[in-house]
Amino acid sequence: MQELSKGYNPTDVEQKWYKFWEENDLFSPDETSTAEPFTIVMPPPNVTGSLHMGHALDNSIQDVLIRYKRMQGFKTLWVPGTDHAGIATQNVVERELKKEGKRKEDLGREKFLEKVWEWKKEYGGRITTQLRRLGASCDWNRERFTMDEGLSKAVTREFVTLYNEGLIYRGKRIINWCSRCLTALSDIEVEYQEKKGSLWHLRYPIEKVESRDSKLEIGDYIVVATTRPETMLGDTAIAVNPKDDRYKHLIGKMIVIPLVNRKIPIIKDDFVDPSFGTGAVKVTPAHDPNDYEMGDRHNLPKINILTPDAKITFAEFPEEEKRIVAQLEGLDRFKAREALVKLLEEKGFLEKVEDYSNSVGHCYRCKTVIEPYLSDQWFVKIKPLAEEAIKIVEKGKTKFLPDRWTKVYLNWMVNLKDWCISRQLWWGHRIPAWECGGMSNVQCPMSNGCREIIVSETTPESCPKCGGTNLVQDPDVFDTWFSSGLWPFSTLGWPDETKDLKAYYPTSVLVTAYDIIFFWVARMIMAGTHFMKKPPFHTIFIHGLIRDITGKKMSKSVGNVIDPISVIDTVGADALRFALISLATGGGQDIKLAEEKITEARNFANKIWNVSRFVMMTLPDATDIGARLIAPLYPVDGLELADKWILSRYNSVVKKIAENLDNFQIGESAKLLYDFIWSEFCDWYIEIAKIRLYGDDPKKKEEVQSILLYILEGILKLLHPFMPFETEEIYQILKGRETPAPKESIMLQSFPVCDEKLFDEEIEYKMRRFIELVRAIRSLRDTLNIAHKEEIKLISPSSFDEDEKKYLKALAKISTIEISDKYPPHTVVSKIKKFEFGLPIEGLVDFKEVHGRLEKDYNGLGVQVKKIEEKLQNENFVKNATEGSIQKEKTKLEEYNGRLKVLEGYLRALS
RNA sequence: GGGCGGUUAGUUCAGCUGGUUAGAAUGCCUCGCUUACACCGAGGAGGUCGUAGGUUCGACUCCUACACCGCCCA
Repeated sequence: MQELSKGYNPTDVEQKWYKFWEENDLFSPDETSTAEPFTIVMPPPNVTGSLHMGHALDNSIQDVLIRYKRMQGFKTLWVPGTDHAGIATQNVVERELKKEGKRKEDLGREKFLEKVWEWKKEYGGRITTQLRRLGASCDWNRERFTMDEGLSKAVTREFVTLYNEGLIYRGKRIINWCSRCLTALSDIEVEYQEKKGSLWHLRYPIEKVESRDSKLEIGDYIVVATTRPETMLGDTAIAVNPKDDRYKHLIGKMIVIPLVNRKIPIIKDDFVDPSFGTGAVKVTPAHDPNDYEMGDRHNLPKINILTPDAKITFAEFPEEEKRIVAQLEGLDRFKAREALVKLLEEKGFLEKVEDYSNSVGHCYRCKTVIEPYLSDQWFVKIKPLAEEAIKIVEKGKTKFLPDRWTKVYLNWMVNLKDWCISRQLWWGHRIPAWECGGMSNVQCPMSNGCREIIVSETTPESCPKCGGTNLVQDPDVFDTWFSSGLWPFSTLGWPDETKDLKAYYPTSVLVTAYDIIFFWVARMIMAGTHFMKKPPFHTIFIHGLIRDITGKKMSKSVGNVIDPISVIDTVGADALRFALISLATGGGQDIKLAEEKITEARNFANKIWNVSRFVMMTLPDATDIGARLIAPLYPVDGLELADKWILSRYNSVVKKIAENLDNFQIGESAKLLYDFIWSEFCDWYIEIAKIRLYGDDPKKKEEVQSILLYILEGILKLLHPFMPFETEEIYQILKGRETPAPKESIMLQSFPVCDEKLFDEEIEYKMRRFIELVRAIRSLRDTLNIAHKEEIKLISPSSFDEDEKKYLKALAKISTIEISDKYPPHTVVSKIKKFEFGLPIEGLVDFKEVHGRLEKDYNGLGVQVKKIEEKLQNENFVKNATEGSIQKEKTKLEEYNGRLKVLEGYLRALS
């Protein structure tokens, strides 16, 4: 067997093993297996992206689950892939073009798309390479991209099916418009931010009419409040609440829009909130979703005042109005606002300006202020789909973990509005819809057609209605999320009835952060339930977001990003994975990533390396060592105390880890492993093992070697899902292989199963007590300032068994053990559990210094004793508390009193 | 405005269905380069568990308010 280097060197190891795994095809499921499948589809990162800590966490969790299940013998599939990310990718390539001084329009659609594909080819692989660095054991043979031919076919099928089912419609609606990206966005792609702004109170003159109504006394104008004064150019009514006494008498009267001189009616509508502003609101149906609906209710005209890039346009104005406000035309919306306010003020139409903060929508990609904008778009009628998706979750067919996300999901689903799925982009899935005679949203409509809309999976040749051949395809593409909603089954081959689809759908678990529950998770549930009749996964494991140490989101502009790849470069992927996973606690809280956590994990990796190194160094140099040594493990009877203890502990850890992993408590399982390996195996068992390893009884030596090997192998397997690279490296060396046999890998070994025969509570208790004893002696030595090297005598009336005596000498530096209940003067006597022991300190200790310290402890303990005594004297306690807890208190009291006595003894011995 | 989460050692976090002298890691202090590991070992100090009430014999744990921080929805 080759010896290990002194420290663990991840960089030497990682790339080598990943290559080995991938080349031997170890990530693909065994197609001949009849085992139960376990499937995960990876949340596809954007092709434009590079790996950030969020990905690292998300994929580490998935990899732990996948590797665990694979080792348990499930037919395991983890499907990787990337998302074409419409806006994001298009933006990136446009930026590249800009460097050459070009716009995408200069190239034209075809050429531009070629450019994007080129770009994708060159950089799109970056993130998948990075996932390999992380150790992700996903099946790259099944890697998918949302713009692949198959997945594109799936989107087309989705659209056409929904259209034929009447669940998709096209219409002119108010949508969220980004004037920078020049596209519509769905409601959730708008981010609202509280912004300090102003509330302008404008005077709208009432048209002078002959009237005997005496109530016209509020003046000849009505005041309305608005946060967007420029929209007054598109006003087509003033609305008041019908119950508002202040305005009742004005309903039906006409108003004249200042500066524009357009006559508009005063209408009544329940929607108006009398407590907002003056209780009278301006209605701009073309520029506000609520006003739009009001406009429909009252048959108001909808006048658009903005160009797509948010400049004032008078295209829909009558000539005479244009002339009056001509100076505003072509101004940017915010410039126009300023100019208009100034004009209004000059002409006396501005009543007042108040400070006002309201939440303003911004584009989630470029942060530009969103404009509610009237345009032709495609929508999904969401209600029927949402209802199915609600039911599935309510019935528990798919479960959120932690459970609190169920409520968040349901609440959102119930309030869903129709989903705008068309985007005015070039990069994406082209909408399979044509219009006879030219699409109304295409710049150059040729009008010789019947305007029939044709939705079809294949390009139609002629209009089925009029036979016309002048069919123009909709230039728009789909919302990226419209395609990623299909991910759990489009990646498996849908709409074709593939073998994979049959074998692996529904998938098992989805692992993702909470920030895309609405964007993606909800949509997958809707799509899966609708098209596959089954929810896409039975469990949705939601984890938190990675933040910097102060709790801020990591972002390039703030400069607080920790790059996972550079962490991998310095400490290795295993350490990064372990750090992240240890932090992924059950509650799914956000994770504040501290550098120290990574260091801790790196140290742990080194510790594992070194125990392994130690164990291997002590083993005889033979390749069949495993078989030879592990065989004589049973029966356990002849083994020493520590052996039985570590076997019992190990097996209970095996059991707990499996339980925790099954319940997605992966942080907890990592912690269990950490504690077992470091505290129990290394700190205690190894130290005790050394007695025999360095002793001269060959039989005893072999005995302990076999156990060391058994535990080490077990640890490596338990650890493998968390730290795949290092465990593989050690495993291969342990097997004595310089060049690994193909297909032989720790990742294909079976995950340890606990052997309950080896549980031994009595032994565990005994060992626990022994450890406490050693600690007590060490601590006492330290309290008394006795040097570590100094061997001292131990006097005790307790009878220790042979194992304990042996261990005591080695671990507590005891020279001789005298069994006696008579202590010479100046012996410090202590008691722990049932053990009493004394250390003769004559000539070893500064009496005065120690006496002072101990006196303080003595007084503190006295207070505790009093508390318990009071509790036990309390009649109610004795009456109501359980037998167990009363007993507990009593033993505690007994123990404390014992320790008080012990301390008294110390003090005496020290004087 | 509605909802959710958080508030526990200097710091980052565990602590399930009420009964531990409230745990870990890191940092800090003392000691030790002992032949697996100084990315180590031994020992130690450090917390009235956000505030105020309540339920209970007993609350970090349950209930009610409140405060602060963060997030989501409107």
